[in-house]
Amino acid sequence: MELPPNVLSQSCASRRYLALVASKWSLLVINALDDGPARNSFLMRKVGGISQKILTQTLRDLAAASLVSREDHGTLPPHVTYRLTPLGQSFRREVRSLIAWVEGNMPALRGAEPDQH
Amino acid sequence: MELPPNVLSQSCASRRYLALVASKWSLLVINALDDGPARNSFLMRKVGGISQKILTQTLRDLAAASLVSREDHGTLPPHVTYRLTPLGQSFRREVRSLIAWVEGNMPALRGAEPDQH
DNA sequence: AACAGTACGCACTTTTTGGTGCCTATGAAC
DNA sequence: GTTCATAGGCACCAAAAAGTGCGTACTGTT
Repeated sequence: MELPPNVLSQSCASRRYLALVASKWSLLVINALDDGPARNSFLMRKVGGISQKILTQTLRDLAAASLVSREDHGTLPPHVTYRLTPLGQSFRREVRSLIAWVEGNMPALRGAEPDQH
Repeated sequence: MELPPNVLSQSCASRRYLALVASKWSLLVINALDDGPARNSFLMRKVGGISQKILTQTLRDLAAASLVSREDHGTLPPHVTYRLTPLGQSFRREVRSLIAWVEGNMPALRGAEPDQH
């Protein structure tokens, strides 16, 4: 008896994955990993405004969801690279599409500034 | 001299729109508006776990970005309906695709539970 | 020998987000 | 005539997310 996943249901696990996967920073990090494996410091420079802490946390969460893989070369000074897994590459297509939509619809979205709460 | 929008740049306005549009609640509300115009109380029931306050706020933000339109019939007791604008319907396609991806990849995402911070 | 770069972990503070209860004004049902 | 439903607004509080600064252990550069 398998219920189909349904994000509108509070108890469905898909809800948590959606939140993880569609968070602001996750989207940006996945987008930044487009061009292949990257190191922490490179991603820091590429994703404007992200902090070290958030970057690490985001990468860790994405790795836990099998969207990125972490390779620690075990050297000192540390050398660690991150790359999209095949699952991550599949998701990247969604991300690209979403971001392209936003970037492409800027004129339509503009004009009504989002409220500051 | 128009720079193309680039979400990876901290100062680009597209960043703010991405955050608005890809927030957890926005995605769910847009998804819930799939079937046409809906009233507040209907959306409350449909989107499991959303509070009155967040629903109102989300709808207000989406309306400010021209993704949904708010129609107040001005009667008492109040009767207000929300519907996707054409822009919102265009975006809904992205949302559907994203949600379908998450729901369809649950097995792959499962297994590594996202960390609780 | 002093210093920057590397990829974090940890503790602390600030900011943002979300939850709760109470209020409105009216008509309709009981 | 009391109660309910309607679509919120508003104030207050709790919880979650994010920012900041410090430390680490070593290497290569100056």
